[in-house]
Order: sequence, then structure tokens, then C-alpha cells
Amino acid sequence: MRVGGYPMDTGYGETMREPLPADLFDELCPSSLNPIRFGDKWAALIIRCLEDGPRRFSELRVPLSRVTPKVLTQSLRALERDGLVIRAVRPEAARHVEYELTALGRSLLEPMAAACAWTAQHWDQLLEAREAHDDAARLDRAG
Amino acid sequence: MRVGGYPMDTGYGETMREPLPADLFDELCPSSLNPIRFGDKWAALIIRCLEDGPRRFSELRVPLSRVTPKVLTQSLRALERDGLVIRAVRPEAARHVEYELTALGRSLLEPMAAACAWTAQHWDQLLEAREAHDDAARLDRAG
DNA sequence: CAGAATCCGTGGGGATACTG
DNA sequence: CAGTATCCCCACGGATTCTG
Repeated sequence: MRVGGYPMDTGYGETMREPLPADLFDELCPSSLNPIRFGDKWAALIIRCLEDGPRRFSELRVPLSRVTPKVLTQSLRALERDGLVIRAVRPEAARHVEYELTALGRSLLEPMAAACAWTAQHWDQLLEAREAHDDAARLDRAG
Repeated sequence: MRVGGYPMDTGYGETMREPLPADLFDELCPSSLNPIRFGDKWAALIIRCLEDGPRRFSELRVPLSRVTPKVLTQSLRALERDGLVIRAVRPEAARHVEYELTALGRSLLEPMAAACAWTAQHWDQLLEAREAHDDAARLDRAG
């Protein structure tokens, strides 16, 4: 029923207001574990974090605590490059950088929700298939 | 409007009866060029080839001519492992192997179509964003 | 705080050649 | 025909350290 807590929630757009979760890794799988993937390994999780509005780099680092700053920057830059995310430097305080979804980025939320719903629905089947297949392989090797 | 001919057709399920296209690479992008991806680099194209029914390894090699046999085998094995594809060896003739979508694999077609529709719809925007971003970066380096 | 720089290991993906 | 078997490369992701 779960892998690191996944899936608990497929409702992109409905849930998660304001405070970001402590660790998104435990709530959602990184996309590399998912047959349906969005961009690079962390793109889906990043987009999800930006769903409710702009977030600062340091804010993103909390739910994405397992992502090193370098990789997080790389992913954000890639999203920016594709016009899915905007990076805004606010001169107010010292070094205040915010990331925000563009309209294009927002439009991704819908197919993303569909894909996540699919995964949530079929997660058990996927796990079962994998296990069965791995077991068969193990037996094969053994005898 | 196109990159290697993409997108020309987003209708998974509606188009492409019987004869497989000569080169799917020119008709669809490998998923690494796509913000929405399915499995590994070639999974989406493979699934698409299996949409209309079982296909033999050699049949798949035609539209996927740019995929080396090793990589094609790897991808197929991964899909099999996740229960999305079934590999069947038919003892009729010598070495007759067919790949076929499972029910689980078939159920992927729907969110896949949604994702592909998104990409087709926003492809121009994506390209534009990339180009604009790359141009800006070039100017930045120059001056 | 928001990264940049550096170093590094792994492996995904490709080319080529070979086989039952 | 349906793959293996090798070899190779570099891009991805991670750890750590440094900086304006």
C-alpha cells in the first residue's frame, strides 16, 4: 500500500496548503521510481512544492532535504529553461530568491495529476509484478 | 511546429493501424526530450508500437531503428519487469518471440495520451522558451 | 542565504561483434 | 531470428567545501 508512504495523496491541486511537508521524499516517490516521469528525477516533486505559490530556495530545501543544493539548482535551472518555472531575485532583503510556476508550468499540473492518479491506482499491481518477477529471477538463479 | 516531425499525432489509440511506421524517432520524440516521460528513454515509443497488438522483436526494430538491440532488449525487460509487457516465445517456427501489452500496460495508454496531448499542445511554447533562454545565455556569455 | 566549485562513482545508453 | 557479450563514454546525481 505504500513505499515510503507513497501513495497517500494524488490530488495535485486539492491538498497541501501553505506549510510544506517536512520531507516530500517520504510522501511521494522520486519520479525515477515511477513509470510516468516528469522531467528529471526531482522535477515532479519541485513542481508540486510550487503549486501553492512562490517558494524560496531554502523553503524548497526542507521538503527536498535529500536533494543536495547542487542538484536542486540543476533541476530548477532545467525547469526554468523550459519555461515551467520562473526565478525571481527580490532585492528587498539580501539574497532573496523565489521560484514560481509559470502558466506553462501550471498547465502541467493537470496531466501530472492524471499520471499520479494512474500510479496511485496501479501501485500495488506494479509492486506485485516487480516482486513476482524478481522472485522468479531468484528461483531461476538458485536452481 | 515540429522537431523531427514531432508532434504530428497525439491520438494514442486512434491512429496507426497495422503497419508500423518506418522510423518512430522521426515521428515522436524519445521521451528524454519530453518533460513528461514514461519509464526509460524508449519506453513510450515501445508501448506505442504495441498498441495495436503483439509485435515481434524484429518488427519493433524497424520503427525503432535507432535503438540498438541491446538497449531495446533492456527496455523491453524493464517493461516486462513492471508487468506492463508480456514476452511470449512461440515454439511454432524457430525463434519466434512476441511482445504484448498487459492489461496494466494498456491502462497506461490513457494517461499517456493525456500527457502527449499536453506536450503537443505546448510544444511550441517549450521550444520558444528554450530558445529564448539559450539566446539569453549566449548573449550573457558574449557581453 | 543562495548558490558555485570541485571531485567522484555509478550506470544508462551507444557501437560493434558474436551466437544458438 | 532474437538476442548476448564486450567495451566505452559521459552525463547524472551525490558529497563536500567554499563564497558574495
